[in-house]
Amino acid sequence: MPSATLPPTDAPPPDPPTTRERIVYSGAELFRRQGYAGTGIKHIAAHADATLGSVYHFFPGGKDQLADEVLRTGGSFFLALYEAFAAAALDLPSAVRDFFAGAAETLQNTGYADACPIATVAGDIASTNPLLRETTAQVFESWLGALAEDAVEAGIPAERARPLALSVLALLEGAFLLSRSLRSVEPMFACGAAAVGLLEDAIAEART
Amino acid sequence: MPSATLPPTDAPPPDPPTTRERIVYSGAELFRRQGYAGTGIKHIAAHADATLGSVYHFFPGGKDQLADEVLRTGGSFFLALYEAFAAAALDLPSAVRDFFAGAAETLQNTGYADACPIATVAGDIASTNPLLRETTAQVFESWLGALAEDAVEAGIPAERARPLALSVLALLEGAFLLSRSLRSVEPMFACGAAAVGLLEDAIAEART
DNA sequence: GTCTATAGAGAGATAGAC
DNA sequence: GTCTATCTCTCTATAGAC
Repeated sequence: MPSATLPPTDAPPPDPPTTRERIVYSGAELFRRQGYAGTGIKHIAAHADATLGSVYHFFPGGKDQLADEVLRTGGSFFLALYEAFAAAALDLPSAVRDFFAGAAETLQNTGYADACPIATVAGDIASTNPLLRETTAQVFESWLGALAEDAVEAGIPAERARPLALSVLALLEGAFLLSRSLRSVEPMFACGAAAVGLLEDAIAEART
Repeated sequence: MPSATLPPTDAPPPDPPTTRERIVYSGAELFRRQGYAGTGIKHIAAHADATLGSVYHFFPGGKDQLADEVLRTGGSFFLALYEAFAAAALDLPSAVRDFFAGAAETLQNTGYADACPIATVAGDIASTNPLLRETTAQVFESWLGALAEDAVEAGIPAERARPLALSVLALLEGAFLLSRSLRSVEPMFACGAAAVGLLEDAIAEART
């Protein structure tokens, strides 16, 4: 009898990740847990099953160049994750509620390690590394733009959409920090409910 | 004519800060800007005009012991700052609005360096240093307790006070992070307004 | 493209004179 | 209580063989 445990598909077998991809992935994992200063390039190389020479082969600009790519990659991934939640939900408040619930689940499943992919680094380098600070700012702005756009589509006036997006994102980032520190999902659920409330109030007010 | 620029008082002249105090103060300044891993003990000693030997004389437990005291001192200072705002304001929403406005002013005056005294370290070490993580949790809980207590005094039901305090604190921490990254006080003002709105809604609802 | 070896600087921490 | 010297380790980054 055949030993296949998966049904056959027409899709070709996926390529294993390249060395470069493994380095970026390991960098994302370690940077977001330990921050920029707290993560050594040697650790990233070892975690990615690569040598130090390979890291500098793909990232001749060194740690800064690697961190820059890690931040942009993580930013795009998180944005796509939000958009998937938004596409699956009935409306914006539901999407945000589901996103906070998903964040809480991930926190618990990873021992409160996997939080925002850029927040820890952003706090770490905000006052010391202008280049990476600018990168984190661009990532945050991309998220804020998506949130504000969906808010406008939900009927919220444009001038209200921006501060609303800032508040929802701040609630998420603050909840990540508090949940990691307290090792509890209570802040994530409380802040998720508050974010949903802010959105529902704004939508209700826009309808009057 | 007398050269005094200050009116005479009965208070004795204040003692200059001790070496120990200078070390703690410098540690607070550098840790909150650069995080735990990003700040060297030698840098702290130099910033405090002290020698490395003095640092280890007062803190034989090394960097962890120093960081622990810095976090607790900063936590107490921030709590006292909030309580001063609360005492001076007419009600809780006004106190929170003033506190966010003061945070925005401090950010601007320090080139977006002086934000929350423990958030940067808290994110840095949450997944790597259980002892210091517990310290940051205790500090956050002390703030949450003060906020929730004032919420109950404002007439908010006890079971609503805790998630409300979590949301207000998360808005503050998220706003610190976003303002530092974007180098703009816009997030701080938007989140301050949102926090005030949450409090006013909860108070209004409690009155019905 | 992968690997080893190493340079050069800086980290945390300790010892001991004064 | 202050200071200097130093130990050991790790960091980022580079050089060069394969």
